[in-house]
Amino acid sequence: MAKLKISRDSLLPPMANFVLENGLAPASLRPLAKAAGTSDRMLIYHFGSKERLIEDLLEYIADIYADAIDQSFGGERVTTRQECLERVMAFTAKAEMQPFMALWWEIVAGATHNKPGYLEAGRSMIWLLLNWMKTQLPIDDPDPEGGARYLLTMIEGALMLRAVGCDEIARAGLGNADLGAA
Amino acid sequence: MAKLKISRDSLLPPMANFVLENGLAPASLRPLAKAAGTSDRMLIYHFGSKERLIEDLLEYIADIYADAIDQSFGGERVTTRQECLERVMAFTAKAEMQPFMALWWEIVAGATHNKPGYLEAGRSMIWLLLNWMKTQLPIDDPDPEGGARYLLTMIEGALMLRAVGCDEIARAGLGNADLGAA
DNA sequence: ACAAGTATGTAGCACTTGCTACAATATTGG
DNA sequence: CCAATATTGTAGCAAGTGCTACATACTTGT
Repeated sequence: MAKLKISRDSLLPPMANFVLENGLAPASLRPLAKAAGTSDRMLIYHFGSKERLIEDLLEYIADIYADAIDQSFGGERVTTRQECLERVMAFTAKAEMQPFMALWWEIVAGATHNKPGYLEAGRSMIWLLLNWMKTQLPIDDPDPEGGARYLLTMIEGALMLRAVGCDEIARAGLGNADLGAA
Repeated sequence: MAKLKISRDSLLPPMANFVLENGLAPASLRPLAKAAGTSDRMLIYHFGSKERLIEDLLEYIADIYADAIDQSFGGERVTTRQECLERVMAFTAKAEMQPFMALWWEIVAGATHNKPGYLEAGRSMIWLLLNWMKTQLPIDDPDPEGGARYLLTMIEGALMLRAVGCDEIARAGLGNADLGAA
């Protein structure tokens, strides 16, 4: 029964869990410490400041996000961009992805207010999704790079509209898209 | 020199100003009161609670947003959807619109966390923009309703990508769009 | 004029925030 | 073993949070 050594690495997982469940707004030191089974005192000791803690935490969460994407690989290749769009929309709508979606808008808001670490975390998540999407496009797609960027733009727009209760607009919007090289 | 009667209507403008300049995060009672030249005590007196104050404030800001859109009417009609998209992108990139853009992501984040008033404010702003965009489409557009929704979806996606420092993806995405009926 | 509301100032409460001082223990290298 | 270092607990601070109690005014309708 070796006592687990407490370190950044052992503290990050439960804190990431807390943030994915409750968002960043209530993620102050004492609730985070409670979730990790320590005290605010120790969080400062291990991370130096809340600011650096959050930076590390966002980075760690981006890694979790990467794993979640990796695990949803596989399944046979798709034959049209339309089909690909539907698959990605379905992926982002999965129940296990909802905590990330909820967190996502806080990250975007934080990035526009120049909170340290937010922009980096947001950007890395976008690039992950973009690269993953390229692997989802039809094999014979004439322009996977451009196609993926186009689809990603549409998808993010649709997700935002969904977030403010305008799903209908997004649905009509997606339906009206001529998806370039089909 | 009649003393101006202090009321909700006279308090909202300076508070809206404060929120557009500083965002919603630092908009606690005392800073808001200071911006409006009163005390937190009076804000509670006039609005009942901070929750209701923010609801009213978001509604009021949505009205300001509507005015800003109205004022940018005019200019001759455009002849292609592509041109329309560029015009709307230019509109949302205007300096005077940036406070709204910064505030926007806080509203979206708040909406996903069910903060009262946020979803309503966000939705009304989206519909305003959508309706305005319909007036910007080419007169001979075969499907202004669907076209506007499609363009709006693209635009919101591009704005989000821009917010997390992925402008390049958005530009490529917009460039790859086949804009339906041109 | 007088009672009844309306409006406002001053103080404060109970709580949370990030963070620190101080002391105690655990671990480890010589 | 013993000294240095790493880790942790307890307590607290100064500031900020939404909100309230209480005492004033200032304006009304009668």
